[in-house]
Amino acid sequence: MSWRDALAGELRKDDVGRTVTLAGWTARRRDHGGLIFVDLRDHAGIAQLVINPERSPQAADTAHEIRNEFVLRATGEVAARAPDAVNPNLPTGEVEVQVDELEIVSRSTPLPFQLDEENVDETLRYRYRWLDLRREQMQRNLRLSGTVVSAIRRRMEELGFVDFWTPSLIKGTPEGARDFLVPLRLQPGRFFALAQSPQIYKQLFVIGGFDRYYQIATCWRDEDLRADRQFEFRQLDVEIAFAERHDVLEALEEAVVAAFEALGREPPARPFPRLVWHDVMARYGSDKPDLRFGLGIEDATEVTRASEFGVFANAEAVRFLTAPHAFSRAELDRLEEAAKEWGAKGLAYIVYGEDGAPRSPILKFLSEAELERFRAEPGSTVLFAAGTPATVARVLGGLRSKLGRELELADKEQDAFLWVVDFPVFEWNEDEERWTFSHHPFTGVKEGHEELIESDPGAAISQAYDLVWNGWELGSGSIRIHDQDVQKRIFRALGLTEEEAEEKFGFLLEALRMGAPPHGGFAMGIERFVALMAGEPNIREIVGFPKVSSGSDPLTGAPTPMPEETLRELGIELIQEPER
RNA sequence: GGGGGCGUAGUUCAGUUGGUUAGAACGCCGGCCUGUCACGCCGGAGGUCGCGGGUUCGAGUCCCGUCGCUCCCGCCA
Repeated sequence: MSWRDALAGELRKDDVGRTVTLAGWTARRRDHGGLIFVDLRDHAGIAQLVINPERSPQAADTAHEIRNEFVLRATGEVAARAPDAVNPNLPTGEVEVQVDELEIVSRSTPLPFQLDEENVDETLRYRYRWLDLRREQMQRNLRLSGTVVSAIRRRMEELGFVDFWTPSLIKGTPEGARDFLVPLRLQPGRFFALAQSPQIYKQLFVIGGFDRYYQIATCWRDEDLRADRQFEFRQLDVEIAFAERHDVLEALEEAVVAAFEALGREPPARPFPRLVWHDVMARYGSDKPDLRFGLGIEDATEVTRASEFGVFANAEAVRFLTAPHAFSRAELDRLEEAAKEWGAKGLAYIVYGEDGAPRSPILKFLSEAELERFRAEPGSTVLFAAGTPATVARVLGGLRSKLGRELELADKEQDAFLWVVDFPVFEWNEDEERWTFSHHPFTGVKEGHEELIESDPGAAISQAYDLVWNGWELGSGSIRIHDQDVQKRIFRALGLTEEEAEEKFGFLLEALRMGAPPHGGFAMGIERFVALMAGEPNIREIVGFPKVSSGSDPLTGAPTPMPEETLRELGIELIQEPER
């Protein structure tokens, strides 16, 4: 005996005359007193059961008890519907099942929320995730996720990559993201960290002679949650020996294209555009621009240097972008408020109304040359930022993506992938007044830039690259350092003493001393990629059991306090009682 | 850590200027119904207005605090 021999959602006209046994959930019951209709749902879709007391008194008796989400098993004949009874909204709408035998396999209490209800509170959905997962959206998203991951694996293996496993319990480091700590009972007072990334292990695999490593690796980071961030997530992790940059980029492009193909979608054209970080920052004010729309930033510093408008004349940089919309005063106030959050002192603008005439509080200060430079179409607004190049980039970059979103400038049909290459090696950390790495400390330095590590750290260009899709950073990678001398110099530039470097990364430095091949790799966030593939702005919609923004799991109630005895065994004493 | 938004029936929401017994739809319970598919019709139950305090003759509504959720900034090598 099997529970079923056909899927409700797959019944079509061809099946008419077949006797089938279906099993699934009750999506709806329509009880007409005599005739009873049941919409039976399985993962393939919905089919209508017709329970006619004249055909089967047993089924009719049973059917009166049915409620939403009861699990049913029904045997009957697939019948064509009368032409006026066809439901064109259902793939199975031309047929129905005339039920002979009906069994209630499993009952359900009334539901905490309706499966077809929209905007149900997220926490409630997660609390009853097993119900939520039955919804069409979740079925589609999680199946899509499985398809994408499987397509990526297949393509990586076709390309000669071998699937490796690396430890989750690793040595903690204070660098980078906050670690999740795991106490060790065998050594009270000592802790592992959950891996933030398999970074060092994959490099060691490659140094160990495996030239093409990949893994769909789970990573943990104890940082605040966001719509696009969970504590734990997966990344397509890749490392290649004797790799040039293009070897890595091509492998990742292959993986992306494979995912599109697996979903039957037109893949993005290869190779993806490769843009230099410095240019991207200048042109779009962001290292992850959405290139589905233009709205480029232009530099005006040449022409404003002699401006009579003091703010322009005194600024290190003056840049502007031209939005295809004549903003109202209220809208401009709102934009200014946003600009101030990104560090602007104010927001200068010129509005070109339908008559094409410029309107602006700063008009009286502007010279002919300036006005000529800022000329724009009727029905547009020129927005300015003045200040240090970094602030100007941040303000206009922020405005650019805000305007892109609000004016819906992006072509939704388009997929804009790009590589951002030639990132700087270091970033200046204002708060700590020191250089920090912009990617990670194992990132290779661009050929010829090694001397700059000491002489002009801010100017040193790295061999790091990011993959960006429609304004989302999908992942990043680099050609690594394989020369232990360069690696030591990087550590030194980051402010680590030789002893500290040895203590933290001694094993890596040692490995680099024993025949490390040139190598490079990449890590791409699977959940972000899948979310974009599914058209979901929130990765919780493509994860089975997500945590909410406070860090809790509404389903299980985790995290929970632990008994004192357990903590004692681990050598842990609480200095603060957990709440409640 | 900071800023914004939300919190009213099981669910999604409405609730006017502070004013009688807090409403609707869906769901739930009971009844009727043989071609519905968001079935229909009749009847019913269901509320700590997140929680605590305050102002007031009177608070879902105003004030203070607090909790939860959410979006963003910080953070996320």
